[in-house]
Amino acid sequence: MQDYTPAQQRVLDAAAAAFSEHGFGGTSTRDIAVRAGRSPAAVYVHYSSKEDLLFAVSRRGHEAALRAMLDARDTATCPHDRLTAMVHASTLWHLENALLARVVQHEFGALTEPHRSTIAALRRETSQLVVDAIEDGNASGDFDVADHDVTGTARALLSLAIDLVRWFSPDHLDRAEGIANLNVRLAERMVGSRHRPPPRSPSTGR
Amino acid sequence: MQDYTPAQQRVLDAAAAAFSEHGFGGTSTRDIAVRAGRSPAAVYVHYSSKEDLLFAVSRRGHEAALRAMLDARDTATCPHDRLTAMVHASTLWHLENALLARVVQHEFGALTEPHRSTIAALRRETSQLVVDAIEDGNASGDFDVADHDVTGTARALLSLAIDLVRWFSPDHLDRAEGIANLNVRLAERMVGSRHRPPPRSPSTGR
DNA sequence: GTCTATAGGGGGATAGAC
DNA sequence: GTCTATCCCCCTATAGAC
Repeated sequence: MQDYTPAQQRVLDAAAAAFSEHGFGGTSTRDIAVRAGRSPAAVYVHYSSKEDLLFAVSRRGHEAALRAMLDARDTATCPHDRLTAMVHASTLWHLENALLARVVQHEFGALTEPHRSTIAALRRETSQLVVDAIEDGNASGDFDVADHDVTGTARALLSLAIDLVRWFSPDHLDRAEGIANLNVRLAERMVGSRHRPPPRSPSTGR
Repeated sequence: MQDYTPAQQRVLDAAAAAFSEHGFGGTSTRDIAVRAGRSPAAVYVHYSSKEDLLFAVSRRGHEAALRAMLDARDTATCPHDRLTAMVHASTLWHLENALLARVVQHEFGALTEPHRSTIAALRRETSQLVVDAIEDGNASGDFDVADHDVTGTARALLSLAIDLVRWFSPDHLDRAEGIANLNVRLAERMVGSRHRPPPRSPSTGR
């Protein structure tokens, strides 16, 4: 994590919006400059190249998503709650930051070394959080993972949140909480959770 | 579905590879021409613009993916087998055609009207197949969908296959069958399938 | 149906004044 | 730290010969 000046932040936000809308290759530095209310040259005072700007956007996004999952993990006290809190937080983060998240998840291939390796490390760290959470529950007997495939199940859980950025837009924000809750229910089933939620009355169910 | 001449097909394949690697905006028509072994001008004999070429790639991919799911659906005789066959087929298609699938799933936003609407219709058709399969099983009592949210569950099932294109490459093809099988197991859990697979001996489990 | 050549525009990035 | 102006390159697409 690192701080940005207001000017840097403004360019960063403009770049995130432009990359999200047109892709890295389809975005011109002029477009970014206009969105940021600056001249094209002003962009290069803060970032040395378009790719450097993508790296800043991508790193900031990955760090924020990771932070959200770490916070969720640390508020829970049992494997079930830990995993579901992480799924809920990750889903909500991708929905509430859909534009940034789209850049994070779809523009990795446009990064060049050494930036690519830095981002790859953040991704591994995030994945490992989910793997660890599943393994904890599996070891304690709270979970019963399909085919004993912990890494594959972790991949699938992450996909539930990540793939939302392919279509979700801020227009749909009122549906975010419902989607996050569904992902939590699905995650419980996917890991074979034996944790029983307090059942709602069947007669008033829905 | 429609046929292409060998020359059209060659340009189409070149474009799919280039779009997959660099994105639509990051791909030049010269790059496509070189990959196809043609001059830049030859591309425009077969396609009127770069966007028209993306449309052809996208339509061909969507139609192939839809066909794979339709074939899977029609080979099954009960709701459980129908859904799992579709999940297996969809997952395998996205893995075995990962480069094309990446264009299909990540470059939708670069399409312009009326192409965008044509592709959107193919996507709705594909989604509806999954929704119908889940509803069938829910109605027959074979499934017990979480929160009674059929469309949300369908979205999640599709994400399990689709999100693979974000990282999967042809280098990993030996893992495709294992991933498809895991997605099937996860799908069974996600829809609350009561169908019991023949249990393997617990003592020799895995 | 393919080529060479090129028109016409927009791209990333920099120079130098303020 | 921001601007205007601009370099130089590559872009999409077309013209016209074969």
